[in-house]
Amino acid sequence: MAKKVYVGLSGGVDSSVTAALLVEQGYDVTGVYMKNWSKDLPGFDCPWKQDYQDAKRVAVQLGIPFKLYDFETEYRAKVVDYMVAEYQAGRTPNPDVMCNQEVKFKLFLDTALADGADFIATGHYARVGRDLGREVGSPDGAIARDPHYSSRATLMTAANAEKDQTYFLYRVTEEALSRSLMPIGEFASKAEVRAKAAELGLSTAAKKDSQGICFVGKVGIKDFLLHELGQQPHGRIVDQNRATVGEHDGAIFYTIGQRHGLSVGGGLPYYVVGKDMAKNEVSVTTDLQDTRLWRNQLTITDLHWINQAPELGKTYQARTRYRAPLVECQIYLEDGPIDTNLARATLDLTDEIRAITPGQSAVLYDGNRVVGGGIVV
RNA sequence: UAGGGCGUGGCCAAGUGGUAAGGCAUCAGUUUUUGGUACUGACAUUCGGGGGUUCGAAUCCCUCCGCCCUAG
Repeated sequence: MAKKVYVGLSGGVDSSVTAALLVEQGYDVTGVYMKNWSKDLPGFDCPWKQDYQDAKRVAVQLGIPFKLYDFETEYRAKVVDYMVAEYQAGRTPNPDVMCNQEVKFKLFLDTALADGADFIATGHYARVGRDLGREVGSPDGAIARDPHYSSRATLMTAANAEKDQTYFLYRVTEEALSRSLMPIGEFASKAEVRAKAAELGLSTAAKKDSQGICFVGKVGIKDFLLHELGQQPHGRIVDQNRATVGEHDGAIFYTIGQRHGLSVGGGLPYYVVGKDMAKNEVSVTTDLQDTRLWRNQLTITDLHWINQAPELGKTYQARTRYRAPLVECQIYLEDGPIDTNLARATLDLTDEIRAITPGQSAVLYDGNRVVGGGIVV
């Protein structure tokens, strides 16, 4: 009997092709639309109904069952509230990391398993490796014997390095990975994904790529925060010589490395290098070599390792922002055992990298394998 | 008030007789499942106001206005 897979159908091409591929491979596939957000905001109509229709249409085309999981309450609590609280604290959170950790690979996974699924699948550009244990995920079920978390799964980068999304997935657990399929990770390019969709006649073949979070992008994070938190106290913008060069409309709206949005002109561009939430001050610089903009060491907390903690002193590659280049690094303990979530760790980088930002994640790679990472302090 | 300097788009800033460089900001796109970065495009019929000289001025002259520095 074929293994049951619940595919998260977002209404986009990637998840559509994911479902199609699994059908081709002989799985017993069910499509699920996760309703995480449906609220309209000023000047923006949430596209969830359209996405839902697109997802359903694909399910019909593929001849698979289709379900709706309503996670709005949990998404609000785990992702949106977290995001807003982080911004209020002066940090720059990454909601998509939290969405994957809490919603897609926890809530969705658990709900699907409870529904009778053997696996879940998503349209992520990433790969799940099964090389550390018994193989799971073959359609006939012959290899995966233990129905629950039997295998040692690893998170591997996508074949298409340009589109790789493992940066958003490093907080997923090994158990969740062992129950996950990400066939899109094998594609060498987005064009091939679209070509496959077109070949199968999927209605989403030419649909434009969407944002990770529906209200960010169309509305913009600043407007969203204004909507959530209201107007913020204005404060000074101070340059590298401590001279006041302008006024900001709320320090929480700015992030390290940011250039636009300051409305301060004259000479060279200004980049944000720091925020003092107590003074409500935003520090900027026109000096691209400013030492506050470049660092070769950082501290991370809220550590999460997918399979096992990294080896101290070993050279890994690190990424501190999505799509940022990888930098070689070594990891050291700051205090406590490295494999606990309470510990902090220090990363020594071989090269200085720009705009290391509290709240963002530092993800460690060992070649193509994602080791894990933490939140920048 | 004398002596000197200055006033070019939101901000810097070229241009001193030949018909308004450039940068920043801003706006619009592109790239991007966060934020940001980067890239592309748009952006002064006009040079503090008024008058004059000239075929022609932001550039020369006169005058008014506003700044800055030095003079007790």
